[in-house]
Amino acid sequence: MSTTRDALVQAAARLLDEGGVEAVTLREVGRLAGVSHNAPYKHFAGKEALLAAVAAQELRSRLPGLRETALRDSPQAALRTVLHDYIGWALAHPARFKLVFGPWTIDSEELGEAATAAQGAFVELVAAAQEAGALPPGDPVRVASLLRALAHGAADLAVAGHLAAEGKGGAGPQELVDDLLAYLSPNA
Amino acid sequence: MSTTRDALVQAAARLLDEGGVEAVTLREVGRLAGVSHNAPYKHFAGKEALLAAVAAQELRSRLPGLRETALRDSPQAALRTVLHDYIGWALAHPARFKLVFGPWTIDSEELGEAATAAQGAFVELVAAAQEAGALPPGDPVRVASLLRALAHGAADLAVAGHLAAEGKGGAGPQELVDDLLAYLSPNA
DNA sequence: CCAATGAGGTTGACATTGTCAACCTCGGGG
DNA sequence: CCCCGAGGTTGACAATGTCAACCTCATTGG
Repeated sequence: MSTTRDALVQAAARLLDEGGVEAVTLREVGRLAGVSHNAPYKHFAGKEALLAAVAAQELRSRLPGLRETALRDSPQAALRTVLHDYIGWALAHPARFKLVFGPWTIDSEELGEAATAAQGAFVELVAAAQEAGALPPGDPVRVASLLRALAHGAADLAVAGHLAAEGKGGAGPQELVDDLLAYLSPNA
Repeated sequence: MSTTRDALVQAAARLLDEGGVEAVTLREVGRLAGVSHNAPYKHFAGKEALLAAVAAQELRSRLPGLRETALRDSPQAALRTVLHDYIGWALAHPARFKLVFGPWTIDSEELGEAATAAQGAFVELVAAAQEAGALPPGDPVRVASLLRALAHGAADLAVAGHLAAEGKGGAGPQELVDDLLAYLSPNA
């Protein structure tokens, strides 16, 4: 039912990609969706609710890829791929990335659920990698938080342009992930 | 000279603290500064330039504390304190934190310089900690990036509410920093 | 000495935007 | 069969970013 709602979300996502979050205007969303301004209010409480729906959809859309990657390779290879994909996602779609972690004064049911699902899948992958001896032991939630925080921070700094400022270089976000995995590997 | 400019920046910072970036409106800034709307245009190219000035000031204001901490203690203790302070700053002033790493379509001279200065001081501290044997050897810029990325990611996730979602817990942002420092410590 | 000139400020106007209210419509259930 | 609510529309309003035109001195070059 109500394909209009989906059309609105899609239109908002498109505007988001093209011009950043500031380009997402309720009226333009309406125009793109072929309805008129104020139609969005029949499906969302306001602008922020629409953006939350976009963020939730984005997060949900990434979950299958995560699950699939986790099954395809060995746990340690999968872990590395997942973290690299996270950064690749942020670099390829900075606006979506920023939006997902944006300033929500509202907390959307939808968004929370999507985030929890992704988090859970990642923790399982980390636990598997621990099992395989590719990561140190300990509470998998905590180790997962560490890895995720690094990937997230590297991605955010890179998107914001605060990483590669040094002239010499070699410290791209993906390399930082590899560095951490190397430091954590109980082989040395 | 031109104390008006400073008054504008200060007013903007206050509005930022009180109501987030969306509460910073050029007209209200003018009102708070005791001038009328459009006065800001005599000092800044536009809203974004004003926000960039606020961000630059915020970044600059944190530099002395960083330098002082770096001298007060042993390198490893100083390093830990600096990273904890970074997270404490983000949690205490989320709006300022978000602003500094916000979506700058303009790049402000001011902001870039402040960021470079802070980065440089931190790299020196990391190098000192390496010298003291508290961190593994290697390009200090790269190791510094790793530490900074983790602290930044932990702080950003915490601010966005994507960290403590797990019911059990124990994985606060500051603990993640301690975890990483422990993993990196060449003692085990 | 004095005119001009530009920095800093003001008022007025304008388009855009988020949001509210009132109205329309029509398809399905009492 | 009637009604009523979901989904849609138009119209209005205040707030906001920005532009343009005007004002006002202090400074400074002639």
